[in-house]
Amino acid sequence: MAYLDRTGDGISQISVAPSAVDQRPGGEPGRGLRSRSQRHAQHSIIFYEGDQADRVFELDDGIIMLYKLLPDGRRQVVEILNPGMIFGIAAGARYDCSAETLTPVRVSAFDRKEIEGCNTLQRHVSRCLISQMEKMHEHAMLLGRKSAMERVASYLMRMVPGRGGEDCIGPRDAECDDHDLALSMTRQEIADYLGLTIETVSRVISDLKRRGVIRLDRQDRIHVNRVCGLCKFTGIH
Amino acid sequence: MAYLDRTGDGISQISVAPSAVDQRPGGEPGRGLRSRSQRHAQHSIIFYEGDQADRVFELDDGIIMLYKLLPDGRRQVVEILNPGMIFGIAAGARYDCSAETLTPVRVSAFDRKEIEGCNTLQRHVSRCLISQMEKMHEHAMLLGRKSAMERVASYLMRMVPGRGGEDCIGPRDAECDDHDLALSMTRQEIADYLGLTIETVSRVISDLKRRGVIRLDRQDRIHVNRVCGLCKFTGIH
DNA sequence: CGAATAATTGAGGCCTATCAAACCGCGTGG
DNA sequence: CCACGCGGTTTGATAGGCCTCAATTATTCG
Repeated sequence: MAYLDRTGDGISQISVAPSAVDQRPGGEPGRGLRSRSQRHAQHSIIFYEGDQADRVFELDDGIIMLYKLLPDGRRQVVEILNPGMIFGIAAGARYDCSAETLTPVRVSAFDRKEIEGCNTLQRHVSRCLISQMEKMHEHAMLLGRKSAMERVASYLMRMVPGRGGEDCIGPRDAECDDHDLALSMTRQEIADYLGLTIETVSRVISDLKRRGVIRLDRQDRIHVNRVCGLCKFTGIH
Repeated sequence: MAYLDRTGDGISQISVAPSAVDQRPGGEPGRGLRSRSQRHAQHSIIFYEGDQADRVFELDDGIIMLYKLLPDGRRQVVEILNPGMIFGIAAGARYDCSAETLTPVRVSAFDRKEIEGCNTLQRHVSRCLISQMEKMHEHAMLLGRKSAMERVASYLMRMVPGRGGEDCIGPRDAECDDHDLALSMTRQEIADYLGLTIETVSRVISDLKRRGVIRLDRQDRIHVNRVCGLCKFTGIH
């Protein structure tokens, strides 16, 4: 678990510089605000924990993870962000975590000062933060109280749209309750998100495979044979 | 760990009804908004997970914990709130966690709809959420990656003002680096906050006592003999 | 003072981490 | 075409940290 090399690989460093930057006066949520649209390659770092937090980002397309590091290299992925979410908002002068792309992404970068002066955007930020806060609560429950099996099952269920929540009404088709999903995270990243080791994540996935709940088409493509069967393992029921 | 009885004890039920309610037209953060000032006794529940989320609260005085339950009774305390913090803001129609007082408290209750229409308050909500989100990130790191000893040490350090953070400059007096703190949480509550069991929390505290890092004046009053010595155990250094 | 509640301590077991090795997919180049 | 190497994944053996269950001690409060 050596994630300490901030300058180790050239690839990340290159992709830190956004590949496409165009000033644009408008935009959907930041109407009337200048925002720079940026593109970043997969596995590139947008900012590091401790960097000067002078910009706020909105994820337009792709997936991003936020993570924190301990001095000895232990890593915790604190958030997985989907399009529409805001990130890079800091309470103090510096970012409290690093942001790394899991896929190629498009983001809109806003000037921090401008955001603070815009009511429209403030409201948007609030809405995002509230939703993200609830996800964090859910994740704290996962990290603090769930078993390895429950964590992995919860993680997979998160990627089945409209299922596993409060309002889940079960499979719409009693016979066919399957779903196909793309992970877009390595085992190590999943482990660091779920507070486990890579070996444990792998073992749990193998176990689910053995039980016939899932099938692996590729390492990063999982086919859930029975969504309800998977949901049974989340600890929610 | 049976926390499932929502109607079990009469005491909580009685104290759900605030003991003092006064309509007031003004207030500090909610200028121009009606807010009800409420008082709640220690160990009373302000709202339950799943309740209709039609009100937003600001903690004026005292300490409150937010927690979530799993169907089998497992509990995770997701936040500990100090005065000035906002709580009860939901993304959907219902609260995602329960709010229980750890001490006698004073809170201001706002109508949810009113908050959404007020820019001043929106900004205040944003600021609070950002700060709370950073705390959640820190807590996710604790829950996912820290040992029992590191969790308890981090928990205790959190209550030593101005120490243990990025900007900690060490003890101001080289000789005398002690601090006195009040827990205001039972061992069970601490355990549910740190993702541990009550026995483990107790054992770690005994261990710190044996090492001479802390001293227990009472069960809920801890005297830290050497703050820097305690900080060594947090995993941050 | 004694009952009730909370905290501590002990013994044992389980779940997950750790260490190590084998495996797999995939691009490279002989 | 296939050996080769590389990164990521899987599997195995073992150990250890924390949980569980149980008993004891301390604290609170009528």
